[in-house]
Amino acid sequence: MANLGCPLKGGAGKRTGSPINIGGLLANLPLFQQLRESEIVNLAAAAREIGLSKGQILFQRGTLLDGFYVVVQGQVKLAFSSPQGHEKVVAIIEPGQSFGEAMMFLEKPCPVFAQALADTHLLYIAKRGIFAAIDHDSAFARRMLAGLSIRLRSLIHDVEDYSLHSSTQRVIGFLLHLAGTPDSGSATLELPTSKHVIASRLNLTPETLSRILHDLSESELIAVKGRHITVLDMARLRQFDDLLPPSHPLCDKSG
Amino acid sequence: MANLGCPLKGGAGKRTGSPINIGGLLANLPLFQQLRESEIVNLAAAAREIGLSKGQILFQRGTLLDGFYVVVQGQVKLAFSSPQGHEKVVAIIEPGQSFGEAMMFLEKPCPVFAQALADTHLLYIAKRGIFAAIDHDSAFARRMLAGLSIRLRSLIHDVEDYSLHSSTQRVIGFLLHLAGTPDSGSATLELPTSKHVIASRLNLTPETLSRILHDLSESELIAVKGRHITVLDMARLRQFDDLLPPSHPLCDKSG
DNA sequence: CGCCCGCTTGATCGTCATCAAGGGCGGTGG
DNA sequence: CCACCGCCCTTGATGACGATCAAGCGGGCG
Repeated sequence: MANLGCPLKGGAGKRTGSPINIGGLLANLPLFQQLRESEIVNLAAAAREIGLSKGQILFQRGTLLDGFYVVVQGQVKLAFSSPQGHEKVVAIIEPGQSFGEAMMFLEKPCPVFAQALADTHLLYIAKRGIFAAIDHDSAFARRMLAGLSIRLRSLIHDVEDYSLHSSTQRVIGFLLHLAGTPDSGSATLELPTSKHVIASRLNLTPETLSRILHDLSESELIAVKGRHITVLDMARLRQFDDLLPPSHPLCDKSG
Repeated sequence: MANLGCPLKGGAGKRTGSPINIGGLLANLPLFQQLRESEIVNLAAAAREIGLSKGQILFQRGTLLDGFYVVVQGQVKLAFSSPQGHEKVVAIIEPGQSFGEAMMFLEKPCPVFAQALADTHLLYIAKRGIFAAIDHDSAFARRMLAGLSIRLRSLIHDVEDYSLHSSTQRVIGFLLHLAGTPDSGSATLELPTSKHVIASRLNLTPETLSRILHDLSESELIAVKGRHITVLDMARLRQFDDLLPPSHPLCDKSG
């Protein structure tokens, strides 16, 4: 994976300024890290740059995707909205992450819409580029399969969360996730976006999230200061989680 | 896809009796329908037959899967269970459908357990067979990707359902799904398994499901007789669904 | 300075789970 | 053929969790 510093100034970027090095960006993404240079070049030829300003919609629900997206900078949310104008955030996509692959392969209308949560810089990679890479390199196909599998697993995790855990448990799980590795002691973290988006991601109203954070503070499990949260004792928070009553004790019995 | 009637009496079946034609079964599955005969033979070599009696556990949560499963006959449920012994059914797998691919590719512990809902007959296909097929045939890789994408879409649909729809709406959606194509008029259907499993699949308690079916009956939208349900008027049921209040109107606003 | 927006706090209400009995149907045995 | 039992499902009464409605607070920015 030698120097891709060459001025691969790819497709039709909408934006002024930096003729960004698409090949270089691609080569750094987890999915593409093991591709040969020539393959990166091909991929770059199928890619283009997209700039989005905060609040801008990338695509609506129902769109047919002929490629997928990688976030380079900024943040994108995927969500669906009910006819009544309410909405539910499914995922918050951070730099280095991608989305839309599944709907690209399926060639079915996308069930969610995508909106920039901040000024954002994306790569769009057309289907043909990916199909070519799959044809050339079966290891790439496997990595793509593994990538989709990861998504699937995380959606299953969400379903488990919504089904089996109370709102407080979901919030704690989210905090522990953001706090990452530290297994004990304290950890400081910053919420990746506004609280009402987080709330929706966790299937809560902003009011409920606020109350839960308040309660956790009162119990001296965390300290909240705006978007900055300190988990005072990772171990204690985890065990508090376990002690909580389950939310939806569905019926038991075997089939 | 000529005669695979040859006695491909595959791997170590646990069961007595019929040396079932694994190649023939594989060739009929959606995923494998376009493979060449020689490829089917290779796949069959990586496959074996598994018999399960009603209630038997196929694998527990946390298992590492080194292959995936195809239901030939019977029914399998995938579910997770909380420490308190409650459980939530994620999927009900019918003949011709497969499961476990994602966890096979990921090589991570499976987040759900699998249990037979009836006496069941499965094929197990080892990872090496699939990897070989991917290496030989990039079209197969694409089909595998499309297969995972379908799963992903249906999980997203579930998340939408749980987040945005009331319990009555979920039940109606389920009934409309089972009823299938008829866009208007009436349709009769049979629940694929016991009501308490259905309830769990829909994230309800059996009591709630019972009450909802009762109410829909009283409104003369459906008629229930044991596992047999008649949708009296597809169009009316659909529109009733639309008129219902949304369940969890989460907050709005854009980011 | 004052407005707007994101967040918090309080009061109330609805949906759905829980707990507790009561039917109905099929199977088994007398 | 009928009696008994178990299992699944239903029905009723109650309660809790979290949504809704409605103010109030604070901080950033024009």
